[in-house]
Amino acid sequence: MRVSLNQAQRQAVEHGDGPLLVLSGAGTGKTRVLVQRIALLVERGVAPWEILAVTFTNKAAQEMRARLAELLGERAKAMWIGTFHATCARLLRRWGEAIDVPRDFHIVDDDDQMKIVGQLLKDEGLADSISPRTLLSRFDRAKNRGVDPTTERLGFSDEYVQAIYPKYAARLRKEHALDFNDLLLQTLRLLEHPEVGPRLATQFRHVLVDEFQDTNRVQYRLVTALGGASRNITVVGDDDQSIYGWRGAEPRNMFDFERDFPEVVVIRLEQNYRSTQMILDAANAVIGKNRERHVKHLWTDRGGGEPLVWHEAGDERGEAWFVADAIRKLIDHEGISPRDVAILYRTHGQSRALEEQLLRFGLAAEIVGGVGFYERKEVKDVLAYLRLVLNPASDMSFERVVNTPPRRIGEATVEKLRQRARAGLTPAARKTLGAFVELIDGLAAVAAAGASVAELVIQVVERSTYRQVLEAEDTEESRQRLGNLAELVTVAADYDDEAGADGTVAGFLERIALASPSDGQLGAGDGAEQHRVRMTTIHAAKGLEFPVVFLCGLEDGLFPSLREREGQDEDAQLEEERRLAYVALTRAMDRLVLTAARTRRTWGEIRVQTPSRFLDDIPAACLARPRRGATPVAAVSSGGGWPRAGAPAMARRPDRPAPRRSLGTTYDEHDQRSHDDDEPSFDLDGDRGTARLREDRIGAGARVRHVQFGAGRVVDAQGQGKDRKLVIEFPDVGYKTVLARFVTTD
DNA sequence: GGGTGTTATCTTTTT
DNA sequence: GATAACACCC
Repeated sequence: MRVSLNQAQRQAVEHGDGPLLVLSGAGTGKTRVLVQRIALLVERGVAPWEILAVTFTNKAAQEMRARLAELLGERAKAMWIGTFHATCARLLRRWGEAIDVPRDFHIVDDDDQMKIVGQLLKDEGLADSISPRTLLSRFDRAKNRGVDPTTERLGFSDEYVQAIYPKYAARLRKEHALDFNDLLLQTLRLLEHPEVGPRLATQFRHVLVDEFQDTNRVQYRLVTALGGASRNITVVGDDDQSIYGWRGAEPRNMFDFERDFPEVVVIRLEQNYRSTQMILDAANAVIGKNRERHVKHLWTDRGGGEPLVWHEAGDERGEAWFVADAIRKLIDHEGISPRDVAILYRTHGQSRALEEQLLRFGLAAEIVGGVGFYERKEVKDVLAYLRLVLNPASDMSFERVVNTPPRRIGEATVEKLRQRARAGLTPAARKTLGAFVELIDGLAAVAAAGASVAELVIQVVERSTYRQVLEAEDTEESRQRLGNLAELVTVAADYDDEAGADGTVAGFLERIALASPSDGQLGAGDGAEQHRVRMTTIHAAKGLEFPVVFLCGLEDGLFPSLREREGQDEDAQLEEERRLAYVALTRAMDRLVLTAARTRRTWGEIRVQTPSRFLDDIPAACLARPRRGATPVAAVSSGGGWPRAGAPAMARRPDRPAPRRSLGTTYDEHDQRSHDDDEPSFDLDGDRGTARLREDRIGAGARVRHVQFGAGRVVDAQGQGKDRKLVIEFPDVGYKTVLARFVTTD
C-alpha cells in the first residue's frame, strides 16, 4: 500500500470529529483514505466496536477488513464492517424483538420472492395480468423510498399492488421472513423505538459510508440515524459513478447530506493514480456529455499513454476471437499476467462467447457473477432442507423439497395440504408424507446431537436420497450437480472452521442469503486464480482496477442498453448508461481495448448492431484501430506491436446506411458475406453460415418431417426465424401448426 | 401422478 | 440457446 498521501487525502484521513463529505473521482484512492482514516481513529482512541463502516458489496467489505487487519491486527475483527444489508441483519438479530421481528427470521432471495408473488397472483386469478417480476419491482420502488407500497400515492401504485402486497407481506410474516428491503426498513423502525433507538444512535461514534452515491433514500436515513448522535459521519462518493438508479439509488443524497449537515467539511479528491492521461481523456470526454453532474477535474501525472484500441468484429464470436487472441499475445510476448487482464461487458449473457474463445486459446477465465453457485437448483434444494430442519413450519421450504427428489408426492397432494384438507389424502400419500416427516425429524435429531453444519449437509444429501438419485442418473449433468453438492459440503466445512463454537445452521443460511451469487464463486485460495483472466459485468467491476481492460459489446442497444424501464425516464436512463461507460473506462490503468460486433446473436436471433453512440464521444486522438486489411491480431501485438500514439485511425460509424436503432432487423445472407470478406480469419469452426436462417427457407409446398407427426407437407407459413410457424398437412393426423424450428427438411 | 415433448419467455445491472 | 411452464399421454 502506498503510504504517502497527497494533501487532500491527508486532510480527509486526519479530519477530526463532525461530518465529512469526500468527493472522490475514479482512481483517486478513496479506499486508501477510508482505511487510513479508520486506522487513525483507532489510534486516536476510538474503540473498534464503536466504528461502523458500510460498503456496498461483500467483496468491498472483505477487502476493507483485510486491509485494516494488516494495519491493526486483531482489533479489526471487532469493527462493524459490512454491507448495508448485512449490518441491518446483525442489528435486527440482536434487537429486532423489540419491534416484533422474530429472532429466527430468515432472508428471502429474489427467487423466493418471485415464487411467492407468482403463487399469490395465481390464487387471485391475476397471473395473466402482470408478471411477478414487474409487480416485485413496483414493491421495491416504493420500499426503496421508505414508502409502504399500498399507501403509495405518487403515481405508480395500482390495483395489483393493492391486491397482492398485503398478502405478500402477510406471507413473509408467517414464514418469519424478511426480504432485502425489509432488512433496511425494519432497522429504520428499530431506530425509532423509544428505548432501542437512542441506544443504537449512540453505539457508533463514527459511521463511514463508501459509494455513497449509490445509497437509496432508506439507506440515507439509516446512515443519518445511526450516526445522528455524534454527527461523526464520513461519506465517500462520486456522482459520476452512480450506476444503481434502477435499484433506487439517489445520487442526490450527496447534496442532501450537505444540506442536512451544514457544518460538513467537503474534500475533493481529484488526482487520479490509476490511469494514463489518454484513458482519462477518453473517460472525461464520455462523462462530459452528461448534464446532471458535479464537474470534477480529474488529472494524473502519468502523462501520455497508448491510445485506446477499437475493433469492430463481424459477430460476437469474431469479437471474442479478437479478444482472446490479443490476450494470448499480451501474455506470450509482453509478459502480461492473466491476472492483469479484465474483460468487461454490459450483460452476463455476453460471457459465453468470450469464455469459449479464451478456452480455445488455452486461457482460463474467472467469471464473476452470472448464474451463481447458490442459485443452482440442487444447492437451493439442500438449503431448503436445512431451513426445514430449523423451522418445520416453513411452507416455502416444505413445498420446495417435499417431492425433491421425486417421491410420489405430487401437486394434487400438496394442494390438499395447502387447503388443510388432510382428510382427503390418499392412503399412499399419507404413508409417503409420514416418511418425509420422519426424514426431517431424523435430520433435526442429527442437528440436535451437535453435528457440524458440514455433517448435517452430508446427512441431508444422503438421507434425502439426493446422492443416490443423482448417481443413478449418471449423466454429465447429474455428475455436475453432485459436484456442486460436494462443493456445498466444503463451503459448510469452511463455515464450521471459521465460526467455531458460534457456528449454527441459521448462521450458515444467513451468510449465504447475504452473499451475492458471485461471492460463492469457487477457486479461491487454490493458487489457480493467478492464471485466470477475469470476466465480469461493469457493475461488478466497480471499485476494481486492471492494467489491461477489454470492454466488449460497445453497440447501441446493448451498451447503452436502450431497454425501456418502468418509472425512469429515458434521458435519466441514458445518463446512467453513460456513467456506466465512465466506470468501465476508468477501470483501466495502462491499456484499454474497445470492441463491438456488427451482428450479435441474442435469444437465438441474429441482429444487426450499430457501434455504440459513446464511441462518438471519444476524441479521435485517443483511438487507434487496426489497419484495414491487416489481421486484427497485428494491431495488438506480434509484428506491429501495440498501436502507437497518433496512429492514423479513428472510430467511424459504418458508412452504410444502417438504421441506428435497428434492433429488429433480421440478418440476411448478403450481410454475412460482406462481413466475412472483411474478416475471413474468424471462421475457426467451419460450421458457420450453415442453417442460419433455415427456418425462413421453409415455405408452402415444402416436404418436412416432424418427430411426432411424421412426414408432411407445408401448406402455409408465417413469421420469421425461431418464431416462424408452419401449417402442415400430415397424412395421418391432418393439419397441425408447428414451429419451423421443430421440423426437419429431408 | 409423472414423464415427455412442445412452446413461451427470457436479460440488464445486485443486496 | 436455455430454461421454465404447459399440454398431452401413459
